[in-house]
Amino acid sequence: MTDQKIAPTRRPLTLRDVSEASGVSEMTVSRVLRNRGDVSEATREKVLEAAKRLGYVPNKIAGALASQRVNLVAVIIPSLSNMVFPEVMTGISEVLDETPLQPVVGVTNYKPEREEKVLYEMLSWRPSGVIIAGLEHSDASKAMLKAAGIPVVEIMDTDGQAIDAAVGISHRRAGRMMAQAILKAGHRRIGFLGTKMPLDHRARKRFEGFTEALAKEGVEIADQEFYEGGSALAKGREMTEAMLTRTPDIDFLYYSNDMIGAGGLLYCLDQGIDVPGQVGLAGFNGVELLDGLPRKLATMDACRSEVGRAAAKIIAERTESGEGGGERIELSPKIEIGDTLKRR
Amino acid sequence: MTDQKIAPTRRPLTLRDVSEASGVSEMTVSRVLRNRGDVSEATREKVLEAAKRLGYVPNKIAGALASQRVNLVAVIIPSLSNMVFPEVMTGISEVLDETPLQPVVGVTNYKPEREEKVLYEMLSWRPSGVIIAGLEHSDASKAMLKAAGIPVVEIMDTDGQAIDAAVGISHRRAGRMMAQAILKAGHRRIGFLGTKMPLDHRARKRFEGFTEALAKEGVEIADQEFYEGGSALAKGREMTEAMLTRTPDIDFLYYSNDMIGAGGLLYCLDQGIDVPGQVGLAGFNGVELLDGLPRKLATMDACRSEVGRAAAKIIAERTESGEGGGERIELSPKIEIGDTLKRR
DNA sequence: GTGTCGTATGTTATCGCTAACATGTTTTTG
DNA sequence: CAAAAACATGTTAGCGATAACATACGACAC
Repeated sequence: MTDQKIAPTRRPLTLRDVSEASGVSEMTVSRVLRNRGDVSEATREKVLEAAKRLGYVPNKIAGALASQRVNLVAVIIPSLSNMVFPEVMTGISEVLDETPLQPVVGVTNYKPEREEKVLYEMLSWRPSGVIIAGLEHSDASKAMLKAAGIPVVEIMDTDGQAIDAAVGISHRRAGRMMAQAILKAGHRRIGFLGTKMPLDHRARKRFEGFTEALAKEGVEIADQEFYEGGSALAKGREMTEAMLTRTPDIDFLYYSNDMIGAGGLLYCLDQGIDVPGQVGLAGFNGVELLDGLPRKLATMDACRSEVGRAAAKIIAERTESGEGGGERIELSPKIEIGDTLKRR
Repeated sequence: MTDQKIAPTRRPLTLRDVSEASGVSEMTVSRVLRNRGDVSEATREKVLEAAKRLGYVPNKIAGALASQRVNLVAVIIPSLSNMVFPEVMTGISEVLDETPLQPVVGVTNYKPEREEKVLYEMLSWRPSGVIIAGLEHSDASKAMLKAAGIPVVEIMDTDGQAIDAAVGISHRRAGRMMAQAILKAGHRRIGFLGTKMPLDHRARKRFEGFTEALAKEGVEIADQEFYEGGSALAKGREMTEAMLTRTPDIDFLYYSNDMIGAGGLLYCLDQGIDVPGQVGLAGFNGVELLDGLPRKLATMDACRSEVGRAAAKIIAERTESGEGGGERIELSPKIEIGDTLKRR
């Protein structure tokens, strides 16, 4: 009975509550809370005190509607679980933390129809920009992105036509580079191991670049193996075993990602196979994990955090200045020889 | 000149545009787009056609403000990069996909002040519920959560006082269980290896439970080692080497997570150490990665995707019915003996 | 002392949508 | 065939904030 004024209704607080509690207009409260315009030090303190005491949290929904500004950046990626996108996210956050913008993540699981749905949901919140993985999207998705009238950055891939801006590496080129390095090291009987996902366009492009560069030297893939689901490390072991059994004269294994490559490496070491003397190995991505392996797997860095940073920077600058468009940044994947690819 | 009607201004579309294009009121368009109330089949089609043709995407900001409903669930987690939270996320998505609710992720990097900021940001969008990792929060964060008047589920930990609902395991108990299993296997010279993060309360509680259960049998930690930053796998190797050099009579290594445990395991195998004969090993988490290791590391499953599912279910049910509160679900971590802990 | 300026505050009109109610139109029913 | 019920649509009034434009007030110049 004594504290009936302290915890009245469970109605959410509004600017009006703070304004009444501090004896100024709603507008002045709004100004204080946003650090905008001229407010005297005295009222500023009065208002902040009241807001804190009441535990007021502004309603961004109303704010966004009134100001026609939403400080969110939609980030649409296929997966969180493969180590690559978390790192991109880190790069994005790093840059956006310096701005009023905030990333909001949507995950598509490599499914175009999910991408479409996630995109629709996110655009319906009218974000300030979109960062989306890949260049392949459904027509509907592309139409939405074009119609949104906000900066769009497609990341991780530059082999194709971008809607607006693009930041990434050429996976075809990455595949070619790796093929050249492998050929140069003297290998000719080369096997490929990858995922079964036909919708992972970047893996596909790497494979295409790879086979193309081999073909140029008259070499063909000696064997190939694909997996889906399960622990990538374990799958790498299994596939490697299967391939080495089926095609014993193989002298190089190219994996479409580092995780299965690591599994393959562990298998070979277990079996006492001389790496890279008898069989050479290479993966793709440059994940941190590889540092702890008994032998360092050859790989190629996809510049993930750099991609994230560059994409975020484009959105941030464009949001601030309103100028720009169509930026295109192609980063160079760096090959890391490691211990599983012969030098020269 | 000919297509001036097709691409007029770059002004974002509103309900009014669709309403004019289809010759009905805005309200009717709204009803069609939300599948609400009675609309004749004829007008429904007319409206959908117009909306599609124009490429209209509803403005959820306005919708949310008007309806006082926001179908977002704030998910606040410390990190994306350690394999554990992506799996929780998967569980959450699985359940929310069946509902109109949508998860929105915020990352705190284990920093209370960041948690506070992220929470404030998210609450300012007035979500339907909050799923937040851990039971330890700043006073301000707790106050915000209480004042929000929405379902709050604290996940991953049940050792402490929850604000509202809680789903997780007892890390103290997990630590105790592992200690008991290790003692039972006959080990007495036990080393602990973990992260330096004082703010990872769950790791801390596991350690406390662990030492407590050892103490009960008169055993003390023989040596300990902590790391921060870098590749967990590599750090696991380094720390293991350091500890085995410094305290050669150690016969068991307990790692605070599977990744450093895996590093330790690889190191021991490299060195030709008999595992678990000479030295036993155990980690924590039950990450998928372990399946591919040469020997399966003993670990304890934290029921991550189950936690995500249960938490999401609580939010979903409470949002729908408006009833409930204070749910508490303590899951039982299961010990996985693997190949690095002697049986019996 | 009056006019002008600058600072601090208040007022009014949206923002794009939806709840709630009002209105028209058709169908049903006794 | 009138009245009630069922359906289909429209109208009005906010939701909680902010932009843009007042207005009040003291300081200062001349």
